[in-house]
Amino acid sequence: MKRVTIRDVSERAGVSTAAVSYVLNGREGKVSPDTIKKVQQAIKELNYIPDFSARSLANNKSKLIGVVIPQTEDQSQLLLQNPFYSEFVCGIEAKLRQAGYHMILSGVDKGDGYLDTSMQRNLDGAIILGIYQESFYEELKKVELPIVLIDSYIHDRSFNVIGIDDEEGGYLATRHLIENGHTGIALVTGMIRKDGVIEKRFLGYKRALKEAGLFYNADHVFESSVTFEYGEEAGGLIARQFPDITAVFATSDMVALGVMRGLNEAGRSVPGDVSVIGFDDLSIARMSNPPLTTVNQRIAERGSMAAQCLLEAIDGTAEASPAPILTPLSLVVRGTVRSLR
Amino acid sequence: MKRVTIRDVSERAGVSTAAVSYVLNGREGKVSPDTIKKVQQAIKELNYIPDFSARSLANNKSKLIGVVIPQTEDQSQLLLQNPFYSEFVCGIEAKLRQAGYHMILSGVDKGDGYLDTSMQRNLDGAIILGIYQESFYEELKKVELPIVLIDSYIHDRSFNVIGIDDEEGGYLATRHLIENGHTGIALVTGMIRKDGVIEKRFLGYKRALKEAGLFYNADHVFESSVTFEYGEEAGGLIARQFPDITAVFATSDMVALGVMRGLNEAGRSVPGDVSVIGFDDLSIARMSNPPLTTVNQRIAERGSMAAQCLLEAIDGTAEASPAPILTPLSLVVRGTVRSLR
DNA sequence: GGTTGTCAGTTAACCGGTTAACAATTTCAA
DNA sequence: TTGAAATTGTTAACCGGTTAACTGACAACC
Repeated sequence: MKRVTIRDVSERAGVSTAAVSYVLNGREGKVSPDTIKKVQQAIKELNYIPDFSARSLANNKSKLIGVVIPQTEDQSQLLLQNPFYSEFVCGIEAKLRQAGYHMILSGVDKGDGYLDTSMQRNLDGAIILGIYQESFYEELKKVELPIVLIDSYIHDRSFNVIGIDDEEGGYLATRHLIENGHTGIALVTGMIRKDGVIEKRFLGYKRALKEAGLFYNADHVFESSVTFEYGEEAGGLIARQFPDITAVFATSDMVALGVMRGLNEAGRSVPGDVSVIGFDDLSIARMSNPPLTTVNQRIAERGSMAAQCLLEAIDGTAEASPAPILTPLSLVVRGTVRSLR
Repeated sequence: MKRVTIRDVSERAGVSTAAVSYVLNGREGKVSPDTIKKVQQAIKELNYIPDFSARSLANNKSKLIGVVIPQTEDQSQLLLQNPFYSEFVCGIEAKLRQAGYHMILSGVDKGDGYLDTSMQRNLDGAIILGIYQESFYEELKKVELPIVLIDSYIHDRSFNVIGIDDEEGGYLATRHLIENGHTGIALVTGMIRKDGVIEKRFLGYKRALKEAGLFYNADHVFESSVTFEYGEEAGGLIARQFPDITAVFATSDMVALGVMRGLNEAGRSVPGDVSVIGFDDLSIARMSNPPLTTVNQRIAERGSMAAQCLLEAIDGTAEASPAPILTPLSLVVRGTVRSLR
């Protein structure tokens, strides 16, 4: 069946295509109430749906937002299995849809980078999540494309950033353990990058220790990748070789679950023998056994904020390069931290 | 900076835009090797990237695939937090990207349905996942759009379907419990719809019971929604009111985790007091404590197959309306089923 | 009365590709 | 030698919108 075009509508309404276009785009003062009515009538009768490709071609606005998340090592799949990313995507999509935008989800392929997609699809903007390759950002700077970063350490004000106070988060988690009487506190974490979010949590961890008069022991820091498997490994290590460790702060819930598994496998119970606190408050945190105590960072809400921020940047409502927006954190006490008092 | 167009390329290469277009689209025998070389050279030098909007407008192919997944009750967010969906999306995206397509992820809004998106964006096809509204499918039939359904019970051959043998899956899970000496076996499940996947698993459950000479007890079937919360409720109920139940088959891993929590809260241990088997083998299944025994259905792989199937339908390689493709299932034995022997 | 301004609407070029129809040249068979 | 067919390339219309520039009609002002 033939597509209904703006010309069909204009004929039916007895006006020009320009008039229809003006009605469609709500152009003030270009068209009389009478005409508006006729056009709307015709649109309804013909069940007219505008073609975004044509629109995009004509005015260079695609109503399409790129959302970039990390991929698996082998570049074959998006890391969407990881609830951290999927929950962000949920929040982002909700806000975009509400504003009449669609989302194109993708990763960054090595080599061609992201510019291809961005150019091919005429993206109106992009939200970047969890990508830490300098070169990628250098590339992005060359394009004039509104961009919002989430949790990125590129704080040179070239892009909008929606972040959290990671230092405070690390502090909060560690202090909670200390308040419960723990003194041998391990940190299990992903790679500590200069100025990265994890480094900040690490700093918060050290601040809490110091504040409590505890000695910082570098041996108690287990640094690797942010995966369940690595957490498991670290948990096993702790169980076997560090009897003085009674509590673990994992900088991500996935890792925390891994730590719990590792401890369990080595015959230690959580929180009976060792307490564990996570970070993120993913939806799986409340499903673990026992349910995981963690630091909530309202992921979906932040995703939604990022989208909002991007939309404002797109229609110029927003400041050019504001300070990073930091959303509040809160401790969620569940069942993996035992009081030693 | 001005966009590089096909005209820029044609000038640089000293040929017509048609020639460039033919090179771009690999048109056989329309262009000499010499010209191909010149054009490719020009493309490289100018760093030309074609505009998909223009392309879509001209030949009515958008290289865009719609992926539809369920939303939360209040229609505000996609159900992407649920790993079941996000793992499917991963598999789908991987295959699509590989074939040069992009994905537009969305839900079905009540009212306007999906046609708006489909028409606006000139989608080349769609993959539908976990949507059970009759009206939605009726609407889809009206559009001539290649479509692949995943796990849908609309088996009237209007659409391609990628499914699993749910009856067999239900049988597999239940038999595993029986083989381990269980006789009081509960079924905790989402809503049992006529001809739906869950009904089939239910049928498999009954078949296994019958085969083993066990009595089917309708009181042992707990039917509600597919959520952690409901599983928790059912788990509590089982612990308090059904002492003769020693094993639970939950038709989804999320529910299984909920059941475990409910049992734990009521003071029962898994698998010490009650055994639990799930379904899906989500990535979180191996992270639970103890790790969840379940039925694997290779979700990401199936997503990838669905995408493959759709791509074939799009370029006419595939059969018109083949029988549903069923992918194999397998039992994954972990730590939540105890042998009573 | 003539000039200017405002309002409502139209015309037609343009966005960046694709492709049917045609043209020029070469190849080859009769 | 002539005509047909194949090869390679170009021209220009078209996809479905947007929008700058223009037109007419009418009102307001000096």
